Amino acid sequence: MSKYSVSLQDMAEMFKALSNPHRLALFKRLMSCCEPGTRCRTDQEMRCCVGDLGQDVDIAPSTLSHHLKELNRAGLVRMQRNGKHVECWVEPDVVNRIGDFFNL
Amino acid sequence: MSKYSVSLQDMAEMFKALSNPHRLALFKRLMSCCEPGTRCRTDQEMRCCVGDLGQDVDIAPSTLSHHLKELNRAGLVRMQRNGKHVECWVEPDVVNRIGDFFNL
DNA sequence: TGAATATTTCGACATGTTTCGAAGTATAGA
DNA sequence: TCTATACTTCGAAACATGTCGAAATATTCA
Repeated sequence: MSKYSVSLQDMAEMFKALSNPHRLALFKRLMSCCEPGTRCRTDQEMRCCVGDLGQDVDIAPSTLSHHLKELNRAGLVRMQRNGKHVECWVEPDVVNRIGDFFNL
Repeated sequence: MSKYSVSLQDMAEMFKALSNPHRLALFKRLMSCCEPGTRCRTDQEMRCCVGDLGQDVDIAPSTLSHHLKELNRAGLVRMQRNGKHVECWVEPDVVNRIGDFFNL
């Protein structure tokens, strides 16, 4: 029945990543950079570079980098270098996995 | 559109509470002590006392108490003394609020 | 190759978390 | 009122996290 099976440990890691207000804001921003209802596509134009994300949160670049790394390690955010920039995005499946945990 | 509006700070508090594997296990147990699909009712028999919850996690009673307090402070778990026992339960709205955050 | 831009790594410090045992509080029942 | 049960509070130790600035790396373009 469970399409997305994630261990309790992995879920705890995800929630830890989302437990910091700065990281949660970053994740929310990445989650909502798409059409409402459709959820984030992985298309090029739907991605967001690290610098852009830094505009919204008032933290040092090194701290921003650290937080994105944590979101990435938890499996919540994917990252890929494109030239001078590093693009970040949220895979729709990640949100589904969380929904699955709550039986939503 | 948003039935359950919670601040980013409050959401971060909830995720912090769920970021610890022991607390996540406790929450999951309380979330699933009901019919699948229907989600937890607040009826007496659907509640669970602190001692019962301690059977599943291998931690000292004082640690268990601390974790339940954290879940309660985050607004995830409700607690009420009933005689010698303290009953714990998850309000269905709490799960809806989290689902709302993820647009689920 | 050298400069400019974008991002990461490192080291350090302050603060927060997890955990326990011991002692304290609350309740029910003999 | 005394005792047993159920749970909480307190204090302390070990460990983890958030934050920054400085230095390092990666990439593009002149």
